[in-house]
Amino acid sequence: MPQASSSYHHGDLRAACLRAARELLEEDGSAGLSLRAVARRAGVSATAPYRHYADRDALVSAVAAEGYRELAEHLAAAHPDPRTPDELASVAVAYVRFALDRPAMFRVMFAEPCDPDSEERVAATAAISGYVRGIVQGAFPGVDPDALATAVWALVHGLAFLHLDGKLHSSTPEVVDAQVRAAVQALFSVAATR
Amino acid sequence: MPQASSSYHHGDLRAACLRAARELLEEDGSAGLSLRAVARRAGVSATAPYRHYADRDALVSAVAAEGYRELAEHLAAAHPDPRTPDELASVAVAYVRFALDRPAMFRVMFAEPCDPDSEERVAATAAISGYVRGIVQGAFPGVDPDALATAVWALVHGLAFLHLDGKLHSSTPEVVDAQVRAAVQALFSVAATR
DNA sequence: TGTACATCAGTGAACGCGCGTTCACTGATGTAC
DNA sequence: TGTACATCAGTGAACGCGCGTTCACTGATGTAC
Repeated sequence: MPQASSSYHHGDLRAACLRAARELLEEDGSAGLSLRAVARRAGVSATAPYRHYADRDALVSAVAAEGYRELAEHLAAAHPDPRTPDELASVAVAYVRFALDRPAMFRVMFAEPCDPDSEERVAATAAISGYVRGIVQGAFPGVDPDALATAVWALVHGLAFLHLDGKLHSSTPEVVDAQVRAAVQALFSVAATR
Repeated sequence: MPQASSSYHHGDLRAACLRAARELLEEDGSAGLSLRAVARRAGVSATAPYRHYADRDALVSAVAAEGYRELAEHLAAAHPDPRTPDELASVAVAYVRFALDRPAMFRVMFAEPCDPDSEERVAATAAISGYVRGIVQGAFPGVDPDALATAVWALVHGLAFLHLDGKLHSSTPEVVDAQVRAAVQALFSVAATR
């Protein structure tokens, strides 16, 4: 069993790189992700990560995939099985919160140029959008789920990025939450009356 | 009257830098903006732009401001005085089109770290959001214009970025347009019934 | 009208930076006999 | 149980790159007399 011996052999550098990357992203909300910085933070030479990642893109994709999984968890945690517009709005709030709490991570997930072929990444994105569609579908069986799901996703995504980029005066988290809630409920209530 | 003499004195390097920057952004949709590249494209030494811009940020801000003005024009051109949900949806479609037609420019406008103190930039952003609010207000006098305007902006902004970042299968422009139209009309029709 | 000179808008060499990536290497690990 | 050796995961020097920015400079322009 590989035990992180004090020197040379690391134990699990692959995981350590991911952890280091996340720490860096958390510490500097506007940081870009550099392989060298990750290696430095992991306490390892600049080239060591190449044992575990083919190149920078591979690392970035792995980080982003982790972010997607975490986002999915957060959404599920906000409400396990949302049915009412109010419950759905809670999930939306969780989405925006997630973004505002981890700006750099969120940017890696979405703004980083994405080779459309990283299977891990594609799967993670599909999981999110499928999840949203599932929710919408469960709550509003009569409505075209794709259209509604896209609209909801876009709405919260737009709010997240407008706040992230300082285009909305974001004052307090509570105000932001209320804003998200109101917008989503407007969208949903029209669907409900169809 | 300064006439661009063939050498040395340029004539209007300030404007030429802006033009060069825009050309570069148009040519490479995923390009970042570098002062050196701009100078190169303008046919001038790497340091010449410093005569006209304090630093890189100043250039970027100027480019972004130009982008905002252009966006405003596009929105106004989509419909001079939108009243019905359908007319409003046309403006929304114009927003998303603008983004998809100039991905790099749109990214400079929104994703580039924005010193919140560039007066030019702040003014340009305020103009956009004020414009949207004005539209919404004119069409739906009874509804809280700030809330609705924010929701509409977020919706189209989210659609724009999700498409830009390849998170939605964007197929044809027509499909995208229809998507935007449907989403916005849903949002608006709920406001209209209030 | 012609010359002296201040000003202005460029040049180009140079700086230090951090980056991604390669390469030949070396130290630690674990397996075969 | 002990030794020989292959394999594996690190190291560190080096590459070439483009960047933002500084500096002392020089050529062109335009104004004062």
